[in-house]
Amino acid sequence: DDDDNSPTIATTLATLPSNNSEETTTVDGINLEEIKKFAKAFKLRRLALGLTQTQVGQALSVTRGPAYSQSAICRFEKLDITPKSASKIKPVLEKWMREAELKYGDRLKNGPTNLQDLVSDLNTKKRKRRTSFTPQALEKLNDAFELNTHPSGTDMSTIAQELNYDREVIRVWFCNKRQALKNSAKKSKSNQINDDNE
Amino acid sequence: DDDDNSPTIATTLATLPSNNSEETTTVDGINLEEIKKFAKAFKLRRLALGLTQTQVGQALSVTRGPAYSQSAICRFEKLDITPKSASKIKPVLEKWMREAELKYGDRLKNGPTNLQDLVSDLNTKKRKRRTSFTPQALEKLNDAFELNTHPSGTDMSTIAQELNYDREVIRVWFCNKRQALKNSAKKSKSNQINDDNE
DNA sequence: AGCATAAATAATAA
DNA sequence: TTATTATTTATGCT
Repeated sequence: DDDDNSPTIATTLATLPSNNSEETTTVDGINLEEIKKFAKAFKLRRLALGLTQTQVGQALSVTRGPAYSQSAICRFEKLDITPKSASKIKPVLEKWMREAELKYGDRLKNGPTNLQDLVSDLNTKKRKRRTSFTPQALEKLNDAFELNTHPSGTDMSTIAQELNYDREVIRVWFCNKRQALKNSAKKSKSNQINDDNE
Repeated sequence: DDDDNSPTIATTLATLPSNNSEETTTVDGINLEEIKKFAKAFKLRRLALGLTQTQVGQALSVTRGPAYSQSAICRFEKLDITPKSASKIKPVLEKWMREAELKYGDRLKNGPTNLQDLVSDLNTKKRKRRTSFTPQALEKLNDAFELNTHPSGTDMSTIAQELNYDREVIRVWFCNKRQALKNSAKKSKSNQINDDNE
């Protein structure tokens, strides 16, 4: 029922004069300032509980109706979302926040460290141990990277099998490798500065 | 005087009975509970200000003494650090936190969104201090290490003076050298990657 | 004590 | 929403 081509809240608020102190900024009867304030409180509470956007998104389905994706939570926090969407999600998050406070409120004093058990129902995942690639494997990976920086899924499976590593590990290696390449490219640009002798 | 092979704070606290409610857990006169509490407060404040570990690490050099690496901040927050190291870093972070509160306290209400400008002055990159030993110095150091891996304070002062390096630098060199020795000793064991269950 | 980079998380593209 | 990139955190090594 809503095609909703309206601008995002962040955009709308950014175009306002900055001395728009307490005038309620409303769109379609939705108070943008209030949503902004809530979004900040929400994010702080999430962080205080030591939860990720993904975890909260999944947790929503437990306390209430729909689960939301990590992207949805991200966009809400950034207000990169239309007023209509925001006012639809907000009550869901509010409900979650109230329940989270009741449930874990006393634990907030102890902080997120030992909260893993509290969210174990949401996410039991432990951080994977850092992989050490053998020099031989690295050489092959680099060779493959030079041929193709974006191997297909099949390619990666082949490489993974060949080198006897997990496919996911190989995928991440290529991601990080592309990042590194991009960074070093950026860096060489800033090296043109120091051709003076020292 | 401290080669410091002590366990990390996190490890120490983890081995305690959980009903160790308010008994002060001290090691070498260092109150671990207090550090834990501070580490949490610090992290929350950092997040509330919307700063990364890297940014805070660099900011330290502005408000006070040494800059710390992102790794150092990370390890402090996780308490993946020995009590001695922690009690050395803590006052630096405390000072930063106090100043950050005074400086940006009123902005905390508005959240991290527009804080980039606030930290721009902090982001001026600080050079990394790194000692490089001359080959001659290294040779003498290695000779001394072979004679005695744990020279006394007086010995180290002598060596420092003789080689014209700071005493602290020499002390650290011996620490690192012992670590290297230890690591290379137990290295051969950890080279299999994929025989464990996953 | 910190670099290099793997892994995890947040942000953006599709 | 899912897929992917960009950014940040965590960790093996030294």
